[in-house]
Amino acid sequence: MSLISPSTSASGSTTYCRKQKSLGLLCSNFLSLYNREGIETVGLDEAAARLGVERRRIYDIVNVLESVGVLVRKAKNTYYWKGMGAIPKALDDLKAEGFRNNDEQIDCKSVKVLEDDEDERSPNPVVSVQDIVKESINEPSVLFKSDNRKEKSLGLLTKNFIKLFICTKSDMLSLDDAAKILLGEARNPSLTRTKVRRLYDIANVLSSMNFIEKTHHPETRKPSFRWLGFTGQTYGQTGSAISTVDKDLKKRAFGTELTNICFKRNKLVSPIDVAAEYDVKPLHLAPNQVGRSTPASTIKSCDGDSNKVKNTHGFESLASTYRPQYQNQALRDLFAHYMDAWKSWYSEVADMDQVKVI
DNA sequence: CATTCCCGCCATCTG
DNA sequence: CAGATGGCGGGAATG
Repeated sequence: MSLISPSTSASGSTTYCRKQKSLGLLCSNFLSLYNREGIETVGLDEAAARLGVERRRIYDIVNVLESVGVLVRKAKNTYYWKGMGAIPKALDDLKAEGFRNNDEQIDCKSVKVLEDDEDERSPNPVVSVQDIVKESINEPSVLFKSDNRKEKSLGLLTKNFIKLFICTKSDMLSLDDAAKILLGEARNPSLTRTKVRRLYDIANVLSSMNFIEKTHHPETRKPSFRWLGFTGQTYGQTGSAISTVDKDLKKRAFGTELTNICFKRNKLVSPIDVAAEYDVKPLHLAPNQVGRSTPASTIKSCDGDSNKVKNTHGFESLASTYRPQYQNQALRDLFAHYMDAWKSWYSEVADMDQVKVI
């Protein structure tokens, strides 16, 4: 069934292709591997072996998947598989959490959770993004506390990134803006760069799950990501077949990709071939597996096409093209709002900062 | 040249 | 202390 494009390049030998090792593809493979009935737990080592990647990579996707509720840490090396069905609630929680952070004064009187996406005009306009996101910044006591490592985790970043979309009217953001917003005051070009790198990682996996989609801002040609929301089912399995229609059967389907073959960036076949150590059980979707440095003649070539690892079943990826942009004005306003909020906030803390690195 | 983002070193955090 | 985690940013692909 489906290989991706039948390798077009005749080269046939160890052709390094970055796309084959993207986090997005890995995420798709991961999902198609575990998103099925009967799965209740996921072992990191096993996952790494079966997907043919280093452990480090598994941590990356597992962290973002956990932020969305798909996985829950069980113990060292193990996670509970909650499945796609857990996503809706996770998103709701994030949403509530985001809103809760800004109207603490109102207390638990009326937890106004703007109805779905139709929050066009809420009596209480968006406050400041910093409030919604509330990423703990360096406190004066930071000098004593071991650098709050947790605060910089991919998982938290993922949550905040998502909040930016669901707790706001904006549905389109460039990673650069997102980074600036999430960084709050620490407006350091260096930090921003690193943040952006992380956001790329996150965006890639969220894209593969169709939570977001890459496009270009209508006016500015800046590449941005648009929130698509979790419309869906189609994720199959998980028993509960939702009734809602399926305007999105055309999306959300993974799989069929084979595992990420492992070769170093520089053609050289690494001596340490992770997968080989384990008894790699070829799952149905993995036509081939790496074997101790075997120059996989089976490597699937890069998508002959333009881009996007975009999942799977080729024909369905057509949904990812451009489409008429609306609300240009609204977006502009929103950005203005962001910039203002962040600016004022910046000056607000500008006095005691200067703690961080440079 | 600019953007995207993989790779894996090595600091931290468990157990 | 060994093994598990996972920041972080250099620099290689790609656009």
